[in-house]
Amino acid sequence: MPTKKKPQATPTPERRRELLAVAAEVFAARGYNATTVRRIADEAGMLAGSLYYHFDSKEAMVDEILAAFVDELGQGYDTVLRAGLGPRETVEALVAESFREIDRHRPAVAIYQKEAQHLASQPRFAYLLEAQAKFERAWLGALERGVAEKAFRDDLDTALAYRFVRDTVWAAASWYRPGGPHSPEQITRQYLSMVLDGIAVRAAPPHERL
Amino acid sequence: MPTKKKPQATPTPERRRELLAVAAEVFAARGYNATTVRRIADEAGMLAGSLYYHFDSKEAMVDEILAAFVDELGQGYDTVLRAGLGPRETVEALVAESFREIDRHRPAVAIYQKEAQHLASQPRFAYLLEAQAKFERAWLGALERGVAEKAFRDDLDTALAYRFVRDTVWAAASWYRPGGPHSPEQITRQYLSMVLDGIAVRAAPPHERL
Amino acid sequence: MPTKKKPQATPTPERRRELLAVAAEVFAARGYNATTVRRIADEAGMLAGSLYYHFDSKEAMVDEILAAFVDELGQGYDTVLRAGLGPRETVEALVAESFREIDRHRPAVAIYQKEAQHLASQPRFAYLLEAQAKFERAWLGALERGVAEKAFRDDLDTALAYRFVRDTVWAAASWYRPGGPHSPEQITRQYLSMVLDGIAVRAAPPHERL
Amino acid sequence: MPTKKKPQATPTPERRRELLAVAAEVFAARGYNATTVRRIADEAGMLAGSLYYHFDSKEAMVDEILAAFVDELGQGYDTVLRAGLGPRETVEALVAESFREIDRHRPAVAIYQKEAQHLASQPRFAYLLEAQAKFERAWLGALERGVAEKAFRDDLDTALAYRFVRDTVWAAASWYRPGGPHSPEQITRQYLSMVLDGIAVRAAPPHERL
DNA sequence: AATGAATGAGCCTTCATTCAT
DNA sequence: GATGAATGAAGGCTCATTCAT
Repeated sequence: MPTKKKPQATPTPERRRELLAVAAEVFAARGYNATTVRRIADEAGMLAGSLYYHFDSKEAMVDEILAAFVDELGQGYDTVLRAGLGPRETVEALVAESFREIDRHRPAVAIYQKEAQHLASQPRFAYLLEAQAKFERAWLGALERGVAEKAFRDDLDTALAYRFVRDTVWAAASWYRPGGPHSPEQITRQYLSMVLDGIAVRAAPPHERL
Repeated sequence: MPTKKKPQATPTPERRRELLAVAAEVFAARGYNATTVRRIADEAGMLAGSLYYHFDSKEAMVDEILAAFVDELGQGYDTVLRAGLGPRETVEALVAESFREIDRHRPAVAIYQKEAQHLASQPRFAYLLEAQAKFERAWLGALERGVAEKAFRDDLDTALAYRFVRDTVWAAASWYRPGGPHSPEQITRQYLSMVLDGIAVRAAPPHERL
Repeated sequence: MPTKKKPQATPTPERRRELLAVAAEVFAARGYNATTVRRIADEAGMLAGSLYYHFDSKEAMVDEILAAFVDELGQGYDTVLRAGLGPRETVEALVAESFREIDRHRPAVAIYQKEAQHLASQPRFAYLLEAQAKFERAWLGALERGVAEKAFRDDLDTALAYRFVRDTVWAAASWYRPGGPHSPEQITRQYLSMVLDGIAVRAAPPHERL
Repeated sequence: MPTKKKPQATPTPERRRELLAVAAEVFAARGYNATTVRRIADEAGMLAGSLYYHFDSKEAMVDEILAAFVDELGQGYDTVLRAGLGPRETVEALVAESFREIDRHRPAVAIYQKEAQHLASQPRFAYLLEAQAKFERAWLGALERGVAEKAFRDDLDTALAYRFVRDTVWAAASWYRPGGPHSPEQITRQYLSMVLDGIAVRAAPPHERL
């Protein structure tokens, strides 16, 4: 066990991460606007002004939180899309990836869901719009391909279906508690069995699938 | 001091309703906290202070908006539940009622969805908690009865299903535009065909139903 | 004596002017940066926040103060230049006009002299640069014409002379007190007799002039 | 505890002088109040806190800068006054000494001119008042003696003349650039030819003098 | 000598609210 | 019913300063 780290003196990037975690939790719980910088500082055991040694502004904090989430999710989706799966499997993978993200970065997801819309109007958060478009393409593409390839019902309104799926998935960030009664995998399975078996063209009774 | 009966174009309760409509629209668009009393007044063509002739406080405004919505929805659900329908038909009717409510009182619904949680912690808004509990009983009851009566799959996690349904339905208030491409009935039909045919025990291919 | 004015209720533009006068006095005495909004409010008998009913920001206050001064001085100089005077008389008139301005708007002039330079770097105060350039043209033009027309010595470094004159004139705003021992006219006379009789080509002993 | 005599590239008093030079430059450019300790540190290539190893406070820095200037100038003036010159030559020598000081310690002079007034109200800077009084005595003495001895015009308002001279001379610190188009000697000559030939009693045309 | 991190006071500004008219 | 003006409590942020390492 090499003792390279001086005890007590937490290195800079480490501290930032800790503080961001605290901030994310508070933002998620009370909303961005309703969260005071003082509250974050309290929770972190310091004074409000001290936060400004680490971050430029309150805005910079959400920015960093959201950017990290959006990046990671974008990469997750990319990996799914590059896997060359069929439409049904793609949807399954996207759902699984999403719930996994919620499991690991719940506060960030909750913030994203609540605040993205009105933050996106500021130039600084323009990347949120790009991300939203990208996510939409991922889902919509899978749904439309599914219809074309007869994996999904041909009377499916894909635009509407996309919205329903998106809303349900992200809303889960509001009630999901890591270590609670449902694991991400369980949620994924239940969710897919609900949604997919309503979407999928099928011949046999649905509970023989999956 | 002259006649009291000056013929006024807008008698008091009328004006209140107008102002509340304006306020609801602004609250829905920008969020309760982010909405300034001045903004509402601007939109209504008056000065901020003048609003206090009509309402006790900003809080009183959301209160009135939310209470009206919650009352109306509660009555709608009651009507559905008293109709003595089967579980599947009950779910259908609850969904239809919900989307109808969104169609008629979109801003109120949007406010409810975004703000209910954190407002509910204040005593003044305790009725929101009761309402939430009531709505949950309505949905959960229908779902559980459906499982018991074999209308819905027996491996259904009703608690999870309830959350998914609730979230999707209310989230629609964020993107639904009255007079837009989808009528409430269309949305209801599509939504039910998605969700129900995934929930319902069925023997025949799903597109022969509904 | 017509009683159109309701007693007590000072009309809006009046109040602005009063408050600006107070602000100008404080800015001049302590410097723009060192002046707190609270101090201005104190001096005006109100709370800091109340100032924002009348003005957008502290910056907006100096802006209004400086813009008014710069406009008025610009017009004064224009009037002088349009009068078609000889170079010596032009210089005399510019000096007289400047000291008159100091007499009437001493705080504004003092602020201009102390703060113009660093405020001018902000886009909002770009007009200060234009004004400076305009004033320079007025003085430099008169000096150069004076040299060309042999009213001023031909070994005069006009660029240097301009700076000396400008600095002395405006610096007077720092020590001049209206109602003090020197009237603006006295100051003008003394100043001109000092500066001009050093600049002017002359044959007879200088104390026979002016 | 090892040897005290580590050969250091920059011994303490040297480093202080360097840092003070940096500080003076920044104070002169942006004003004392507007200058942050961090800015000085940046310019010096260190962190804000590190400055406190060398100096007690930001105030201590200006103090040291101003005290040095005031001392040096005081000595310069003393030397001039002890030389036993006539009033005109004394004025010439004071001007020359002043511009020389500006050439060598421009930032300090600029700070003195801009900040002395409001700093002087603090006990710590009381010596600035003494210095001002001393400088005034030097100039005023020379001017009055000149009037008495008929070297200067008898209608001269010496109090006013003193202010004009003082203001112009120090204001030069704002625009003078060492190594620029004008040498201190040139400026001195031009300035004296402007001012003196307006002040001096003379019989012959002024451009035959000096 | 210098760094990293934090403090605490104070600043500009916003905003819900009040109230005399 | 509405206006104009003001209040007072925060809120985000800056900055000189401190101190252990």
